[in-house]
Amino acid sequence: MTGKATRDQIVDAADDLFYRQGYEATSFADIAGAVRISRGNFYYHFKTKDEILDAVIARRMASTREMLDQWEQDGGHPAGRIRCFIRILIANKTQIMLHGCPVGTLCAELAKLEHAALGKASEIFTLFRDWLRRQFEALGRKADADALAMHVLARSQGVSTLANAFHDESFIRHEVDELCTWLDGLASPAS
Amino acid sequence: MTGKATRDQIVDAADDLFYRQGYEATSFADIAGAVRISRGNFYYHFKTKDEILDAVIARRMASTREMLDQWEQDGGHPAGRIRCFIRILIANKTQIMLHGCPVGTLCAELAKLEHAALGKASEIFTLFRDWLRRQFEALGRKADADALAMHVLARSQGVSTLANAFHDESFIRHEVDELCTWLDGLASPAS
DNA sequence: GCGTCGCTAGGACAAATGTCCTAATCTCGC
DNA sequence: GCGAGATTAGGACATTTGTCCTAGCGACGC
Repeated sequence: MTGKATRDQIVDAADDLFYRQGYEATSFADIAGAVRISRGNFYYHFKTKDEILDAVIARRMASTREMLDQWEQDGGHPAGRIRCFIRILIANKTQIMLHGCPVGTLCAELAKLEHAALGKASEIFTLFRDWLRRQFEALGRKADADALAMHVLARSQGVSTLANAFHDESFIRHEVDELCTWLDGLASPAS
Repeated sequence: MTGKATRDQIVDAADDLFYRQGYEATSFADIAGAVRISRGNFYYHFKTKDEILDAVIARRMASTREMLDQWEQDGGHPAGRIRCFIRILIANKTQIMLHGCPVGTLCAELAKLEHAALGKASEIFTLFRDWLRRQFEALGRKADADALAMHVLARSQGVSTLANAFHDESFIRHEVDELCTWLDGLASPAS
């Protein structure tokens, strides 16, 4: 296994551990243990813990971008794409009930730590925000597309937070249904 | 100053620091420093860090209960009471943009730490949930009162999370308006 | 006045943390 | 087969962590 692979493995493990345990609660030893690597070798690839965080955020950014691009290329109606986003809550419900939303919980933690990487982390939100905005624009909601995007983001975050606190799966399903109904009402307004 | 006052001061400081920095990121030394007390004296009042967490949660439970009771006693229409809850987002917007929702961020952190106190912490959510449910029942929504309560809770949580990540005040105001409009639609349904 | 006891100060302790160094090992062009 | 550079192992280091002990202070009943 070459160095590049090791580096990737480290970011892999850190990504997972940061999500499950939080950034600060995850130590070098935890990550090194997960990859079965000595702490010294670890230091060869990353000088500081912040560097790993940056790499993890970059990785999440890349995979998010990839996912959104995929949904975009799959064609279909913009409303259907937005539903793809909403249904992440269903697809990841088990993890969300255990550890919350990866983006939301990371931003919350970094905000409390007054960590410089908060800006980078919230750019993942921006990725979703801009993508959703484009879908709403395609739906003909040019004027309030961004507000609608933020609205969908906020409701997903709220569902994640409460599902995490209450470990309630039926709540997720119900709120997802509500959100889809709301979306349908937007596409064909009654007024 | 008697011992009771010192204990209260400790819980006071811990409450504030847990909110601003997070539970794990706050050390005994931080709290002791804030109260200007020696770590030894500290230990006289609380044997472990978990004990302080329990005290902080109990304190937040009590003050929440007090606030909700106050709103209940103030009379007025149930919809007005729900609006009181929603407007917490406006009243606390500065703190929320800096540190998120005290309840939501604590629950998220405790979930990641797999801390035993998560159950206790989420009971604060339950306090709000039950109170909101009663208001919706009084509005004549017996059947889905709990779902509506969870919906309001979730949207507030989502607003807190995103306001925290983006430091966006106008977003809070806009979502609060939306939520109030939604509430008005419930009270006098068009269908 | 004195002794009791609630309260406080200061420091000891092992364990864990992020960081850093050095020496050994591996890989691969030549 | 060899040597240079990339990679790895293992441990040292100071600091901080939660926890705990002991000695002293202060108020207050008698």
